[in-house]
Amino acid sequence: MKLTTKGRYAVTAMMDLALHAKIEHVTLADIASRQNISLAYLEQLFSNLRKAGLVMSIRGPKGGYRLAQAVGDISLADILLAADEEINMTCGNGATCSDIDPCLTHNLWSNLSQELFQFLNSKKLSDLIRSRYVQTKATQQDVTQIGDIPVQIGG
Amino acid sequence: MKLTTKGRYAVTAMMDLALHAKIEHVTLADIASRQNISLAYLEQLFSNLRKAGLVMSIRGPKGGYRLAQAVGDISLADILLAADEEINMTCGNGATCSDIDPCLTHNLWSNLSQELFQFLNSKKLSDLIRSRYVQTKATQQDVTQIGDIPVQIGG
DNA sequence: CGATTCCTGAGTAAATTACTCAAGATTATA
DNA sequence: TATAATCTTGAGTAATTTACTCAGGAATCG
Repeated sequence: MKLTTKGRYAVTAMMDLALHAKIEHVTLADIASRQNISLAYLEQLFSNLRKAGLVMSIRGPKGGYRLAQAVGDISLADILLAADEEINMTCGNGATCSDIDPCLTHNLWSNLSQELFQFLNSKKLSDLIRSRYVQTKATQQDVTQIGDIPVQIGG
Repeated sequence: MKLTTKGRYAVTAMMDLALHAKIEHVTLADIASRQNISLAYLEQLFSNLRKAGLVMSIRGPKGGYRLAQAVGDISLADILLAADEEINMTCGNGATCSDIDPCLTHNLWSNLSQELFQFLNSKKLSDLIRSRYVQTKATQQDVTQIGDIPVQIGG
């Protein structure tokens, strides 16, 4: 019932990307320094995010990543699933527990998983970056970076 | 975002206990055989469940466990927390991320944790054992056990 | 061409999980 | 009172997962 760093970092990185949507392509090096995540680890993560269709990439100088969908269309569930984070509580009995003869708790877990998914799916990236605090924090992170373009709030 | 077996087993065992509430004391050996969980593992689990005040125990022959609270008062959250299952998504930055200067996602995770807790806390043990299927399954598990008293449905 | 960036796969140390095992404490009952 | 049934506790451990790092390759800009 806890989140792995993979899932956490993925959400953080996606929020960073969303908060810098005005910049054409955000490099992983920028995200790494702003969010204090190792570059190599981000590379792994973004491989998954790209395969899931959440981000688009451009290689070479001036390259980087950008969101592949509108912030209102990307949900927490999308991000977590893309990052290999399972949103799935199972009875754990695997093959020995079929749908024909489910164990005592089989339906409980599958129902809960579904509810949890719906909950996480209702939280969109646009919601996550809406708060005043997040916006302020993002600009703080920008100014500490030399040569970075600050995000315009309420532009 | 997944459940450990500890949490799953704890819920299964608590459901088993609830489904056999008419029996004065249910032994771990019974639960182990009905739910196919190792006895030694159950012992560990019930140590936690007892410390959390969810079950009561009696030692010696004819001893065993019973619920320490009404089925309507015990929630999924109670059980999972007692079983060391964390219901807590944190930013993971620990000490470096204070409440005074929270990181970009700090509030996100603490808010989500709270919502998740409330969700799991709203699911009571009484809800979990209410379904027709669970009741049927429980009696099935009983008849395969020699000398076990079948649960009365709708009594 | 060379710097910059993404892209991929393999490798690994640390932590966690999912147990087992051994021994002790308590109590019913024969 | 002896014995068996049951809970109780703590230690130990193999397997798995996590959270990374590393090395090198591929695309693209200037």
